[in-house]
Amino acid sequence: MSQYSGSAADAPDERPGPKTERGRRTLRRLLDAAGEEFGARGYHETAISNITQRAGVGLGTFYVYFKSKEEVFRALVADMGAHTRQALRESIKDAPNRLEAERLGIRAYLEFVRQHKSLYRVVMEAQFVAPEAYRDYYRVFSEAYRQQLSQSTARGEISPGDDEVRVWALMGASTFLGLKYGVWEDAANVDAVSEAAADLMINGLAPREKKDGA
Amino acid sequence: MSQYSGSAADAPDERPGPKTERGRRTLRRLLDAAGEEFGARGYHETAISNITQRAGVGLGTFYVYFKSKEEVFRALVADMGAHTRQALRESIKDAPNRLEAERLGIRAYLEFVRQHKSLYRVVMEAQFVAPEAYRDYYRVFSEAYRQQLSQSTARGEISPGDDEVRVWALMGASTFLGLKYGVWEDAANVDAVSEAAADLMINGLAPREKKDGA
Amino acid sequence: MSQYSGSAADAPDERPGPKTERGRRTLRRLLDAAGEEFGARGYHETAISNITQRAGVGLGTFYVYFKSKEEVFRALVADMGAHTRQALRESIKDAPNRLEAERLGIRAYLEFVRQHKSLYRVVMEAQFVAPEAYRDYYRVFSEAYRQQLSQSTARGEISPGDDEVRVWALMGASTFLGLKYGVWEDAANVDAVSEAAADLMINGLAPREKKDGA
Amino acid sequence: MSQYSGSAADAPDERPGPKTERGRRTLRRLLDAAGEEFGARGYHETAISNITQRAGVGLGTFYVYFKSKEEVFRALVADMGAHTRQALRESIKDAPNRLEAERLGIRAYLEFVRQHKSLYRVVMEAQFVAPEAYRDYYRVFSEAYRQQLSQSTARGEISPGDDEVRVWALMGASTFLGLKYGVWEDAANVDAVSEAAADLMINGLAPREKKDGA
DNA sequence: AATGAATGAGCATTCATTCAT
DNA sequence: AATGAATGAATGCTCATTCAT
Repeated sequence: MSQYSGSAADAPDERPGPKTERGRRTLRRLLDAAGEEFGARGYHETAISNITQRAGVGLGTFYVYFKSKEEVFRALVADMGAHTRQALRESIKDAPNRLEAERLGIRAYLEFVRQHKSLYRVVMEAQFVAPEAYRDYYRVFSEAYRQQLSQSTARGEISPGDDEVRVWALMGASTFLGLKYGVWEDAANVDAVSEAAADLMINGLAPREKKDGA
Repeated sequence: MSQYSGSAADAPDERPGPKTERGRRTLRRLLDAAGEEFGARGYHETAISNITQRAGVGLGTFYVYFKSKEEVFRALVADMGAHTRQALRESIKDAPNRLEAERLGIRAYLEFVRQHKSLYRVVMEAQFVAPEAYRDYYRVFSEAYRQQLSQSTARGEISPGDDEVRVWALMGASTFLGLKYGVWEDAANVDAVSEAAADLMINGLAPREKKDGA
Repeated sequence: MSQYSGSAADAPDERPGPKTERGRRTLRRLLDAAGEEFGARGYHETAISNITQRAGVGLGTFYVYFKSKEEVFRALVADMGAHTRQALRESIKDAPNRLEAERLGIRAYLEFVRQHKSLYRVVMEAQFVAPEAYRDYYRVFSEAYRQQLSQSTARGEISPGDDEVRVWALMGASTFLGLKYGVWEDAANVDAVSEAAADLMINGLAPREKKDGA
Repeated sequence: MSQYSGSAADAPDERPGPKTERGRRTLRRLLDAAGEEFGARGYHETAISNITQRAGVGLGTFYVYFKSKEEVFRALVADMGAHTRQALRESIKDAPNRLEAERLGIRAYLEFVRQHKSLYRVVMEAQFVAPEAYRDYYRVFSEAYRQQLSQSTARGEISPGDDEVRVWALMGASTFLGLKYGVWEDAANVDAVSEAAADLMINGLAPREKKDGA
């Protein structure tokens, strides 16, 4: 569940990491506890002692694994980024074309947000707590996204356009939908929402000619 | 520049408000200073004394006008909401149709954000400092937006779709573009960006038939 | 209701006092409001603005009549002293002898406390807010009391003893009974309580010979 | 010197208490310092920093041991209550009868007050700072006292009467004597004072028949 | 590796008092 | 006489971080 646990990390990890199994377990518990506390109460309302208590370890133990409060926070954001990308990559890997990939992507994204509400909140708060981490999150994301868009454009799968702008617009749309239907409302109808969203992203608002179908 | 100054307020104001001209001036200075400080340093990094010093008044004076730190913050968010809506309303009032309105709207929005970077930051941080204020901001916004969309749909100006979802997707897109091109980058090319964005929103990603023009 | 209004003042009043009728009314309202607020919330929990609001005057007006918060407080205590003495003097003026005077006195005292709960609290708090005022209150009181006791002793109406000590013991007893049965419990049975108290003060705890009556 | 140190506590203590010896020492120092500061300057004039400085610990340390300023205060009052009761219990444990117990009790009380001036002030101020603690102090006290009186009455050692009223009258007398001769004047003649007081309590003011001695 | 006692910088908030009008 | 805007000193309390054990 964390880059420290090694599963889905993209970025290199400077810290040597715990040597013993006990240490690894403590680290994981701290990370999980931090995610839950930050997600539930927000960064500033969360005290280190909240985290250590939830993790069931002594206060001082926190500083054995992290240099500061901000550090766990950043670790969490980076971790979340890696997982999000991973989830999206998987979701679209069988898509026959870009438009279909968009459809699958937005759907997978909403699903993912719903399943990681807490951490999602953490990512959004990063904007104010660790701005670089936030920008990194979206920068890495947007770069991959953009590349896909460019390739698709080249292939003629999508209309030409300013991919940088489009990527950010699309990320914004997904983010807000994730916020509203994933975090705030926990909508049961993820399918309908993602369908409507995909339709907008793919076809736009403009009225369509009725002659030859959608 | 504030609902206290009466210009663009939508919501009624409970506070009786200063009776003297001097009082009104002090209030305005505090509000402006608060907006600048919160915008520049963020809510938690801003001390009340930062605000009062910038406003050039004594520390205690702050509490003559506001009950708490959060209260100014909320006032600022509400104020920003009123102004944003006002600006958008004006920007599209001469639009011949909805698609054109979208084009004008996104453009005006980016422009507005660029001119109110500080307060824009405040709005975004509201998500974590005063969540209700944040939700209110977008709720009020989305309701008006949705109504317009529905009317346009009825008139056949835009394709039918789930307007609630579309509204949030569009707000998200604008918000992110505002963040990237208004706050982070301060792009000189607002025109190009809004053109590209409007194109996406209007026509979507799908490739278009070349025969009869875009 | 106050020495400022001239009724029962023992001590000379340095302040010239308001010249106009309007001024006298304002002063009285402030004094009454102060007594009620101090009595109800205690000195430290009472803000000058509480007093002026209750009095229905502007904040600044307070300082037209009093030099400081402590000053009103002291005025209230002195006032209460004068009234208490006055009430007790009246209550025993027809007593045929000292023992009867004690009986009447304790009864009148309890009655008085019940009717001036608020101001009674003020007197007790004076111990910590204006110690000299408190000591004065009891000093003046004890001097008069002691004199009466001495005269009675000389007349053989009461047994000889250390009058200073007896006076303070008796004042303490009355004070506690006033606190418990006047302030805390607002007993309906003032009669029974004062009878029992008087009995203790007059006859003591020692068992009495049954042969010739009480 | 404190319920925390376990010596004379009547009431159970919710706080887990320090685990280490160092912790116990720090707690004791804080409690002692608080007693001295509150006693000398009064609750409202005492800042937490006064206490920690006197205790020789950092400001934050205070909050490791107490949740608030009021909490130490209450702990002090409860502590004082336990000690007072303890002292009185001891003082009368060899009394042959109630009247003698009263004599010994008032004497021990004055002595005790003289030796704990500071804490005695704290108790009295509790009336305004922590009213429940104050009432508890006297409630617990009065219950034990009353029981003794009732038993003595049953045994015919004292005259019958309303014990509730008598208990409060006697506590009041002692309290005032403690205030005057223990706190204010620090009388050297504790013996004479307590003798005179005991005489009043036992025999009352009424003149006595000369025939068979006092 | 784990801990919890200790610390002090930092900050929001209160409120008595002043004073120009 | 009356007012209310302005002030800033004062203080309780929080919490990230350190460190001896």
